[in-house]
Amino acid sequence: MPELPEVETFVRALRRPLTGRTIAGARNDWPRHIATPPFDQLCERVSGRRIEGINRRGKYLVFSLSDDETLIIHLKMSGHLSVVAGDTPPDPYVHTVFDLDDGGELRFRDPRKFGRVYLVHDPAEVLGPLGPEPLAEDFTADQLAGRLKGRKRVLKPLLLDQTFIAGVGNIYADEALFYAGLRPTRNSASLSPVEIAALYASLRKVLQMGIDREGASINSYVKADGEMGDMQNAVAVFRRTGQTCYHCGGPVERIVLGGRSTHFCPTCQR
DNA sequence: ACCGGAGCCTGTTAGC
DNA sequence: TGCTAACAGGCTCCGG
Repeated sequence: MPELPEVETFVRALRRPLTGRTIAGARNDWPRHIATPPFDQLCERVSGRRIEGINRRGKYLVFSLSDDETLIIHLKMSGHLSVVAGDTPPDPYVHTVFDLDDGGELRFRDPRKFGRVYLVHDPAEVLGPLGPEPLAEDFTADQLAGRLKGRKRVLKPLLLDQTFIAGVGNIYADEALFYAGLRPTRNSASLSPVEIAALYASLRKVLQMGIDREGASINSYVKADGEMGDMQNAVAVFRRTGQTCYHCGGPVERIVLGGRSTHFCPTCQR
């Protein structure tokens, strides 16, 4: 489900209720949710730790805990996080819960059960392979050009490769390629310097738009508070198959690339 | 190095 | 209307 803007929206919503809280314990009814360490160890190491900060890296949420512990959560396709009072009715799709010292709960709801929880001393264990943050100040068009050098990949799957660039998923890849005027099927080695600059600007633009609009509620995504985001009202091509392109008026096409639905305007994207 | 396919899960949607 | 198959915003593993 969530891509960079959706994960960023969760992080921003969770900071206020969670920062400074101490985790009292953890519960889990789907062992595969816990990537590492085994749940009994995670429970022991997390209990009594204070949440000192919450940040995002790519599509991961990173909770910095006291005593040099880091809790990392990936929401994958259907994950959702919320902080609720302890007397909130149970939800059958909540598989992992962190109890808080104020009686509240951090709930990890995940109908498809693809999500994962990690507790590590060194975050690089999990985050190390990730490519650069596309919205970081020090991520430049030159850096993108440098990363493209020597690679021959189909453009769309390359953008989804988290080791190439972190946080871009299916929606924002399609949207970025639209604004860059680039066919998703283009080979990365064929891009001119001008096209690379356009791709760089488009990636930053659509991701920032997604954050400003607090995510895209197209399938099941809702914000931590259950409200919808607004990015679904601003997509140019994603899931608009057959509808008119806002730029040229022609129909948006859908193809499958790397096993993923891909939407583009054959007139505007070359 | 890169690509395609299968697998992980379950709810929703499209099509007959 | 009801059933079935395809599909879903992610990612990993495997073989070619």
